[in-house]
Amino acid sequence: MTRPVTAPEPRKTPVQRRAVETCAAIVEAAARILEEQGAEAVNTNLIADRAGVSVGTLYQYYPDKHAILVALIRREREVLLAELRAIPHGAEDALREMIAASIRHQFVRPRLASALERIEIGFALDAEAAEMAEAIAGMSASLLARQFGALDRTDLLTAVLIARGLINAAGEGQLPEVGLAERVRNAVEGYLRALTGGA
Amino acid sequence: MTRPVTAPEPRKTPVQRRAVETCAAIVEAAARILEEQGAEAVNTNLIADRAGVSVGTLYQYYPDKHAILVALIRREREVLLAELRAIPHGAEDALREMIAASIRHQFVRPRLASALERIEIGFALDAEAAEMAEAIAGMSASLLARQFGALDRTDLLTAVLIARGLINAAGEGQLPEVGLAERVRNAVEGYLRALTGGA
DNA sequence: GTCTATATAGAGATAGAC
DNA sequence: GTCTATCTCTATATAGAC
Repeated sequence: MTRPVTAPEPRKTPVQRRAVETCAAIVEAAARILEEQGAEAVNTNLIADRAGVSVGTLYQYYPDKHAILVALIRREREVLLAELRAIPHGAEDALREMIAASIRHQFVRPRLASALERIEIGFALDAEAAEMAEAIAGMSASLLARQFGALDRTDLLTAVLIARGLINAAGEGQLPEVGLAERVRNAVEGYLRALTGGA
Repeated sequence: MTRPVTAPEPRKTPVQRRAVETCAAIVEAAARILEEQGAEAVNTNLIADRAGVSVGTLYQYYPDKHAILVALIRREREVLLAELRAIPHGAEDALREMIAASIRHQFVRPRLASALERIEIGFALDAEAAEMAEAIAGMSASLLARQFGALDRTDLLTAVLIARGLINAAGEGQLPEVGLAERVRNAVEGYLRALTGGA
């Protein structure tokens, strides 16, 4: 199920500006293929082509396809994580802001977000990417905890899963984007209130 | 993204008992590979091998790999649909039974259920399979409607998505199976109550 | 440092023997 | 009706030229 762990880092850590751009172009090409044609269409030849480089060059920077996708996952997570970190931790309505940030992130490139979500499952992430996933979940949970008081770990996780599930479904067109934030909020608050016996 | 629509029916509709068994063996082999090695490992040579037939024979009954997976999806859906249909439509606590049936179904072969869920997305189903998906969603929604009164279509769908999402997450080991039914129930009821202004 | 060309391997699918 | 052998295609990854 899980693939052998290869070093997913760029082979050369690109220091020169030109090289950094090349790496970025490669990752972005992968992103575009993913959102335009789906996961099955992603292959190294096509990535190189769309990135405007040759396969040879691509393999100078990434040891294999997997590494490129991990880099992409990391790139996307970084954005969301930064947005979540920007939410004042003691904010009055942190939940609302958290939901808003997640929705915003999802809808910038909904097909990409959905595709990555699916890809990630059963995918060996490198240490750094895994850490970021952890950070995002932990951040969400701690924001929730602050607003709703001491809650069981699993209950917090459940709330996060509910939110993520609905936002993702919306990103895939299963739910309307209109009213989504309120819908998610209702779902999360509804669950947490049901827990604390809100008959 | 979506693949060209091929006829996913068995080439020969198998009438003889032996042929029916062969078809079943092929589909079951695909199921096992899926749960043991993941979607990427599924290929027709391996399926044939595990089914104890040759590729040639496999292609006698299915036009391509896609058709086998659709048959598998159909096989699994049929089971769930039958269970949902067995719930007395005016039952006192239809929601509880619906959740129980879904959880039971998920945990018979959790890895398989998860893998299929992921596969289905962006997968061209044949008419019959699509109908069954529709039937399952419709059935769930109508059971909910009966218990919670007239609700917006989208709200019903949201409730179904919440339930499915949590059950799936549990199937993937993200949530404990213990207490899952109550957790799902809380989530669904919490959302629906939040809607109707449960402060 | 980037390209072209290609070796290698694996998967899908078929032909033709039995 | 089933098998073996194989054709073809596509993808990964590398070698070697420039």
